[in-house]
Amino acid sequence: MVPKSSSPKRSMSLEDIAARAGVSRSTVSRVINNETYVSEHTRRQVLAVIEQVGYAPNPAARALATQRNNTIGLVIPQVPLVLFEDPYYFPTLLQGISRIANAHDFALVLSLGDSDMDEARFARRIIANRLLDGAIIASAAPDTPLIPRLLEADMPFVLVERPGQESDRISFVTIDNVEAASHVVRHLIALGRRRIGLITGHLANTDAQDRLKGYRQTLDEAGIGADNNLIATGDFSYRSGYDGMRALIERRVDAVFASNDITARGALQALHDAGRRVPDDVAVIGFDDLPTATQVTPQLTTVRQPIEEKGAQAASILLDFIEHGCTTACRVVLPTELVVRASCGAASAQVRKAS
Amino acid sequence: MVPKSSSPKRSMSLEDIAARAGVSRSTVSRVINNETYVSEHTRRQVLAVIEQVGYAPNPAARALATQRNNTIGLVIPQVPLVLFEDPYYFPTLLQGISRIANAHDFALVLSLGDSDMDEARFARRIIANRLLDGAIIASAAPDTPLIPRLLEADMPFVLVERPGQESDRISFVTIDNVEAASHVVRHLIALGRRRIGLITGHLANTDAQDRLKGYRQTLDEAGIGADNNLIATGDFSYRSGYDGMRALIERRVDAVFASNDITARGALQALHDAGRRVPDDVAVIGFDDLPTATQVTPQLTTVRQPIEEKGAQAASILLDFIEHGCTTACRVVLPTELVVRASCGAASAQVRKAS
DNA sequence: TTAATTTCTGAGAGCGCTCTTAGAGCGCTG
DNA sequence: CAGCGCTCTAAGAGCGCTCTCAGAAATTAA
Repeated sequence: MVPKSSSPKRSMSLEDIAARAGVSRSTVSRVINNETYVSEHTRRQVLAVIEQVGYAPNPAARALATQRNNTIGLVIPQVPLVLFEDPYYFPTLLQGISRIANAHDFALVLSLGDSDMDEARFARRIIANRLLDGAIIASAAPDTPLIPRLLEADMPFVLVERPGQESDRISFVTIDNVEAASHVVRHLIALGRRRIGLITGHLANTDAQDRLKGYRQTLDEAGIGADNNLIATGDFSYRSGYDGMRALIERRVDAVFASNDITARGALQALHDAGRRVPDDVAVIGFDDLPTATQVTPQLTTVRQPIEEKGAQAASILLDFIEHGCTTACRVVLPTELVVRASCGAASAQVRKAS
Repeated sequence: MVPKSSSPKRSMSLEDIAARAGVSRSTVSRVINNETYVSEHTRRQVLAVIEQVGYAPNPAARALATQRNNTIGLVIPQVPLVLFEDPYYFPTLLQGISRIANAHDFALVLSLGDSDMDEARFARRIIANRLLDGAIIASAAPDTPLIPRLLEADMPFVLVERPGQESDRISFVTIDNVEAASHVVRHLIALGRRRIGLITGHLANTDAQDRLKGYRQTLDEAGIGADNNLIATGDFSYRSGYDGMRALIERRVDAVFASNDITARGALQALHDAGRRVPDDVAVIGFDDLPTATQVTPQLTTVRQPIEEKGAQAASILLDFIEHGCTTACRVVLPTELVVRASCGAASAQVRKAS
């Protein structure tokens, strides 16, 4: 694009509108901010001028006067984790956040951690640069310096996963990963599986930790007992699913719970390459219900989590804090759903039991 | 989080720093903006105070005074297209943009088109709200009202795909989709394939149009001739790959070029379900070189495009426009690379020829 | 030594808004 | 008809910066 450099097009100010409408700056301001005590006649007149010249208030001036930018940030200290291991997660979350931000006329700024920048500097930058009225934090390591700093700076924020340390000053929206994982395991047990393996997610992540916890608890409670040999440490990646599954095949598992769908895809591939049948030899269940879950053979049984809703809720809470001040931390736990497809063998379960 | 509502922590201003350093506001400003004509002694002193109190200038005040926000936007009028059909594309692009924006101390604002909002309103909003110094446009329909409006408003912008209408006022960075597609087809021809099908991308997208064009041209030039019966219209989705491939199987293709890797995955599945062997019966080539390309069987031959680089270049150009003004539109065409793996049958080509 | 130049610093206006304050106009009440 | 409250409007200060301008101090030139 090539703006004509000659363009002296200085955009309209409140003053200009006021002059054209024959009123004062204050009155125009009142109209724009939809305040009371403006006569209907004046209001119409001013609105007509605004409409006609296509005026919109200067956000910088407004921010300076109000000490608010009408801006929230999505802050991702560790980019690779959330951006790439679960490719649909991020765009979906973003869409939820964006929807709410748009509705409130807030701009959404994206702050991605940079490999050139340590997290402390990153945090300092986010806060010192008072561009953001609040932040949604995704994929923060439990010990990230960001959170204490945000607290210290009194900057409103909401996490989209369970925080590492409990605190009544940290708001978050999450799902019940423990229960969801438990559901998966109970489902597999009900289908007659006994040697149930787990491929964990990145254990710096509380979601991954909780899924592990739910898995353990449930096996213990069922009297089967969690067996560390059946737990392969992964990191939410395809590769870790593949490698983890290869290890678990050696351990003769008859089922595996993969901590996300990407990992599950890796596991499926490993099983395929090893000549194992799914679900007959090994049942597989994933997590997330990505579009790809239905694009593999057999189709993947998985846990659906409301990601868009997660983003939307986080944004709503944050905006509420910003607009109304907040008195108490807010925790939201969204429901999940086990989506039963072919890979867990629910369809062929009767057959198994009979044999 | 719960900010203590009691906190009257009014953050530092230039004036405060000036007072503490025993100099004037102007001098502090000069130090911060790294201007000349400040004595080394004063500079040190001021910097010490700034460091000590952790001061950072208020971006709103600065924006008001300079008429610049130090902010660029990534604008995506049609979210689903770029966000979901190619899950890795968007995060990768974003990372490239973010890297450059960070380096220049520009904030990155994300403007996603909203289903509740028609594109004209969306465009008006972007421009009227002068929050952005410039924009990177992704996944804009060729006839989007956004572009004429940006031109009209003299707002710097860069597209990350070839614009619909050529204009010497539109800057963009792209890849040579025509040539890349041509390369794919030539490769298949060289491998002895003759009935080469195409599953197109979303044809509202210029990338998709250009890949179609390259496909057509090359077949014509090779004397084989493009056959409309071998062209299935798709939309970059897995589904359209699956359905397109089913149609093309009927047409007895011996190779297929899928307009992206997602589509290619759908095609592979359709071939698998139909009992066709890849590459023996049908060779498959995709586009993008997503991580998933190596996660399918057989591994996918595909065209690699430098997506991160695309984002980085677009951001660099845009920032150059913003910081130095721009005199002439800038077009960048980045190179692509054909990544040969198993799905095109290059390995087994000798065998084919012999038989 | 004085004039001219260069280096450094501070004062002050202004960016475009919001918000407080004060005052004008109006219909009521007593 | 004085007094009150209500609705409406304008004036003006101030948000925290930048930038121009002018003047002081230091340096060089004449």
